[in-house]
Amino acid sequence: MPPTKTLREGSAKKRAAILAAAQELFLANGFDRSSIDAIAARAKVSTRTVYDYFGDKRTLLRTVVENIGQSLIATIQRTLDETLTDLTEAGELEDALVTFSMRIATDMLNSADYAMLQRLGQTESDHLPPRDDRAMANAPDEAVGERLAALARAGLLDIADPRLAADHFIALTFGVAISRLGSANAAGDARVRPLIVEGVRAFLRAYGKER
Amino acid sequence: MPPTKTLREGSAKKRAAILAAAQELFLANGFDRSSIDAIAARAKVSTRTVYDYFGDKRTLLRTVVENIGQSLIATIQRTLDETLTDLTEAGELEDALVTFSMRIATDMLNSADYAMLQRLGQTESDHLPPRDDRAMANAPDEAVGERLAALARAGLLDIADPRLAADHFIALTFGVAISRLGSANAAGDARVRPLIVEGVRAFLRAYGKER
DNA sequence: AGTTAATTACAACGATCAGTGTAGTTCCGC
DNA sequence: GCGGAACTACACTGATCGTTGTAATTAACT
Repeated sequence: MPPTKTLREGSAKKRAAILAAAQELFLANGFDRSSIDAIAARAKVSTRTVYDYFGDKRTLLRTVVENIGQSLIATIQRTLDETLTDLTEAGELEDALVTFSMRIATDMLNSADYAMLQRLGQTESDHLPPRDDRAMANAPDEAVGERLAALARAGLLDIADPRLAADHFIALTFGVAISRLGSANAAGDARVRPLIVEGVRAFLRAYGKER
Repeated sequence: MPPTKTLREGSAKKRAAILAAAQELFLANGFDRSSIDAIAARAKVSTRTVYDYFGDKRTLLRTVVENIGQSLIATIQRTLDETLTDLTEAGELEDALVTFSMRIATDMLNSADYAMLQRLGQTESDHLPPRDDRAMANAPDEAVGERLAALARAGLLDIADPRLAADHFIALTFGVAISRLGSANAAGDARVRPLIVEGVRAFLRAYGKER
């Protein structure tokens, strides 16, 4: 590693620690109830360093949201590639979709956190992003939509509007799981899988080729 | 009206004004960012009166949440009765379900508010209710589930688990509308209806009798 | 009108917290 | 081991806010 980086390395570690601490506290207690002092303490960093790194609290929140958003979209893309490519037989479809959904629901400690943080970003702090907020929020849906469209082109699904189908898929799987179980699905809740399975089945009844 | 009521009348009016003001501010700005002073001002009442009526801020929030929850369940029950009874022909089903969903989505200024307030109740204020929180949160789903079960018994739907079917219906209609449009659907957003229609159609493909 | 209860206006307390300034301390490359 | 940058400890300001107490004011009822 280049010598210029050893410094940044330490820096990057602290950055990550602060972001992780902030994310945990924001999710657990909300934005207003999470003081910079508490975040700094949890990250084992002085309060002043948090300000030196991020400037102010809203910027910190914005960074956390962007961070987890990027992480989510990357996980989704990777998992799509690993579980929903090269499918040819319709019989494999249900298992593949279930595997995909379960991986997303658990790999991300819980993807409900993302929805939560989006809400935090919108409500708690008036309208934080000069950034492309909506754009990033829609990225996961569109990635799923593209893959569903590919499956439709392969003759495995019957889809007119891929983006809508993606929203329906997400609603039937993650949406139902989150609204029923809250963000409390600590990656190992046995109640998640049956919900996902039934959501996938309902989706296939609505969008499957065999009718 | 009895004379004993004129006093209570004024009292009840103030109560309602405070609750309305609190609801609006909580939804717009979140719990912590809504000061009692601001709520009192909006309700055109002195700060002291708010405390005399509700004791403290968390109790006020709890009351608001219970309030809007009761209102939602009542609206759902009434609307179910008005739009989804005495159906015999499968052809009427799509229109009836769309009508039901649109009524809910608009009658309640927006039912997304309810989800929002539920979240406020959970996150903002640690865990406020000694009340039956989950019970009330599930009531709407179960009411819809019972009606869907009735439609299944009438031979119009093919449903194994009514509660699950209700969750799927809600996810495909309100869930998608809320996640796409946020709480910004001010009762007249033209983008709501197409989403609802497509959600109902997907639901009927998954749970309809004709396959 | 007069008594009583409800309501207001107002001040004040104590706590929390974002954000800043600074002086000292640690760490790192040289 | 020196010099400078990163970091910490700490104190402080200014603001917001929940909550309470109280005296004055208004409204309700007889």
